[in-house]
Amino acid sequence: MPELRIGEVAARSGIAASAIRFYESEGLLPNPDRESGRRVYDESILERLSLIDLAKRAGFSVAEIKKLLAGFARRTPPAERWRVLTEKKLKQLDERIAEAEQMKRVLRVVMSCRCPSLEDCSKAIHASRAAGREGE
Amino acid sequence: MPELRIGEVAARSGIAASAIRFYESEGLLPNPDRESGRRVYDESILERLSLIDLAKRAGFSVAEIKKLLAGFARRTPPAERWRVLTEKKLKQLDERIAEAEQMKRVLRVVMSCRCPSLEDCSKAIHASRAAGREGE
DNA sequence: CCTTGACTTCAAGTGTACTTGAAGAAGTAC
DNA sequence: GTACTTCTTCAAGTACACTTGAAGTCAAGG
Repeated sequence: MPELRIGEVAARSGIAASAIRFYESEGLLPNPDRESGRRVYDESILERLSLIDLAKRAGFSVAEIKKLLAGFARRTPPAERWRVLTEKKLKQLDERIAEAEQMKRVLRVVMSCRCPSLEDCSKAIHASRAAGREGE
Repeated sequence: MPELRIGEVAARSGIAASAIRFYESEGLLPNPDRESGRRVYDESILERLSLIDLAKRAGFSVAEIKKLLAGFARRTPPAERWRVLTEKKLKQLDERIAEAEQMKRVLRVVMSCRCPSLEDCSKAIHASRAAGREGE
């Protein structure tokens, strides 16, 4: 199994070396072996980094990801360890989607609007917000 | 027209006085009149603040909102002045929604997964990512 | 031997959007 | 006349996720 130094890991994963050191310092990554002081990784680091990246993009903070990975490390099924966190996050994602869609409505009104003044456009926007809340 | 002091504007708008001063310092709000040093606003400030709030929730940064409001101030129709910015933002919103939905898929896999190890779960996640890209 | 390049550590800096704290002034209440 | 509240300014602090800089180490190449 080929051993990688941090520069190569950074290049392959697209994650900056400084970020990799940071993740390590935060406990997201295990302490790697060293060769004359330098970090040496095997390729499994790439999967771990892509998992971290995925979790990040799922909206998890570094602190949360640490908890998630701690679950992995203990080899317990995620379902148990992650349930609360992932359910909360699923809700947040739904909220985020709903909010983004509301923003899209706002932007579409703004773009189609030929308002000569602030007041008119404000009114149009308020109307669109009301429309967005119709089904509540 | 009733004149409001910053505390009342804050109470009515739901935006902290410190945030209002901050927006002013950033050029999002005009310099208000003063009465013995204190800011005095008329009610139109409330509309302006709600517009700022709206733009914020549409994902615009303070710097961007400043540009948008500069357009308003010149009373040119938003459609022209905002086109580039809003179109870009619409794209970003679509990306954000797509990403959030991808993350939901990931989370659902993770939750239903009984992986004994990191590797298995990683595979399941990768499979779900591929599934998310089917139609591309 | 000396330079080069990739690495090391640790502290401090970055950007965003505010908030908080200190020290003081103005008008109101008793 | 002094206590209280609400305001004023300005500098510094907060949170997050890194990045950057300084100063030094290590192995390889010329």
